[in-house]
Amino acid sequence: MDTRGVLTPQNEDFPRWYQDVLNKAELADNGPVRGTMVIRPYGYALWERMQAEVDRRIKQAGADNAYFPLFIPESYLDRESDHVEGFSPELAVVTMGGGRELAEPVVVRPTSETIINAYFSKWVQSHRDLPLLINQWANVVRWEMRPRIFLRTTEFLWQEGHTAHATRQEARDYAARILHDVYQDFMESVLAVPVLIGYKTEAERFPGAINSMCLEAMMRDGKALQMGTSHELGQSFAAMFDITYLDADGKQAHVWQTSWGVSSRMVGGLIMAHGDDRGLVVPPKLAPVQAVVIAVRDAEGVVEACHRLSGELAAAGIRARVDDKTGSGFGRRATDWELKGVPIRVEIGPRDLEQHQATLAFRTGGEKQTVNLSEVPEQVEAMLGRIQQRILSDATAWRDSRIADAGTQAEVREASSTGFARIPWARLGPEGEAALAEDAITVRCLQRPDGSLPHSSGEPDLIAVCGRSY
RNA sequence: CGGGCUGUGGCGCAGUUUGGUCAGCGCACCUGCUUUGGGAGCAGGGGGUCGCCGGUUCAAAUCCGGCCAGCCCGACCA
Repeated sequence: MDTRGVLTPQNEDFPRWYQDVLNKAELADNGPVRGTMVIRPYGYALWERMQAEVDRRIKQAGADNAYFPLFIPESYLDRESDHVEGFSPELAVVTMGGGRELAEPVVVRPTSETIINAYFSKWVQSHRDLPLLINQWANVVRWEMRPRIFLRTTEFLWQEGHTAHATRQEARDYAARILHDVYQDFMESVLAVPVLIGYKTEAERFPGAINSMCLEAMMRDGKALQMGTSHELGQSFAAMFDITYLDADGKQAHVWQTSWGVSSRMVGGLIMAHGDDRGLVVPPKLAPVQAVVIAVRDAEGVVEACHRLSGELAAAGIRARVDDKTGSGFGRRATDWELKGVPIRVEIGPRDLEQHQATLAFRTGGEKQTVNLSEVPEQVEAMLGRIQQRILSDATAWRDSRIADAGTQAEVREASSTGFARIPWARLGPEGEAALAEDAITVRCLQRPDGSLPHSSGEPDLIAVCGRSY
């Protein structure tokens, strides 16, 4: 009656474990069209929490939400050559509408640079209109060859920010600000996923960008997952879509732009960064349910006590929920909540009630402990804070133990079998990068030796962080 | 699109070599009773034109032909 066998162990078959978690924690199903997914209520609740936290930070960074159409004229994509080259193979194109062939096919957006910039050109006239800071939450479609739920699906959910600035410096600074203040802060303080930040190499750059910054996380199998990107687009879209303004000296100038996004892929990252053989581990700050109050058995007063306590937890600002489905055995329900990664279970049975106490059980670390009923809210609150910290520090220590310094390509290959390798970019170079690519090892990012974000990807003495990726 | 593999109740599979005795197992689901402090037990029950089309045969999940779909590895990717 232990929980072995509920999930395929990670070290036995990691992809299978991932699939098991998706099913058993009721996160998502495959959709009927290849590469699509049905996000189930609990999986969607995780996404909604991510959205709320990211959205708040985006607004603090000064960007406003707007919404642009799903359909884009095919000709828009053609305007930027790198961009069209990058996305053409994975476009979904609509040629019929209303039962008739369309005069011009429309594409389902794979990203919205083109249509948003078409409108930026109308909205930007003067330097007083700058900076223009727009974000949208949307679904996008990229016809992927090998889909995987949350990590790479044909349709996915994301936010995409698009901005226009007067100078290159201002655009670069804003892209970096989003990277740090929105994405890195969210991932580390809410998701408790430590990220490596840096620039993409030219080979890995976003189609149409002059520079791509990124955040890379390590999954429990040692592989990398790109959690988010922030791009400097330069002036190419401004030129193609004629986004010009009159500067203070009365001269026409093109704007400098950025775009940046994080997606429902982060749900997959969350699963694979923290999950263990008992299921998902959700850090308290993200958790849709931070504490579940479980009625152990339907004995006198137990269910009532659970609802009362849940109300007190909610009043203390804790996202709490009651499990009074005593028709199912206790073990079954405890395991189900564990699979869903709920940080704290507050168990109340007749024995507890007799003693005016509850039993606290923790998803990660620590023994069960009994707490006087009146002290449960403050205890839970304090523990949630500690759990949040420990999940991040554990993940960081674990990741760092799997990053090795390398001096040769052979050493990079060696280290990439279990984690990441760090090698001076000057030593590896684009030729070494291409050679590693044949073994599915890529440069995840270029960063300064101390791990900080360089001012550009051309800075000397950069370190290339290499690994296998999703 | 290249290479390998697989299609049998919701999920995972056995059965195909040697055609008949084959519509079967585990989990899940439904009903009842007993249970409930770490995935409960017993009893009963519902659900599948065996991917599709055609052929061979007295007889096809099983043999033959064609088609379709999916999975894994590669190129692509938030």
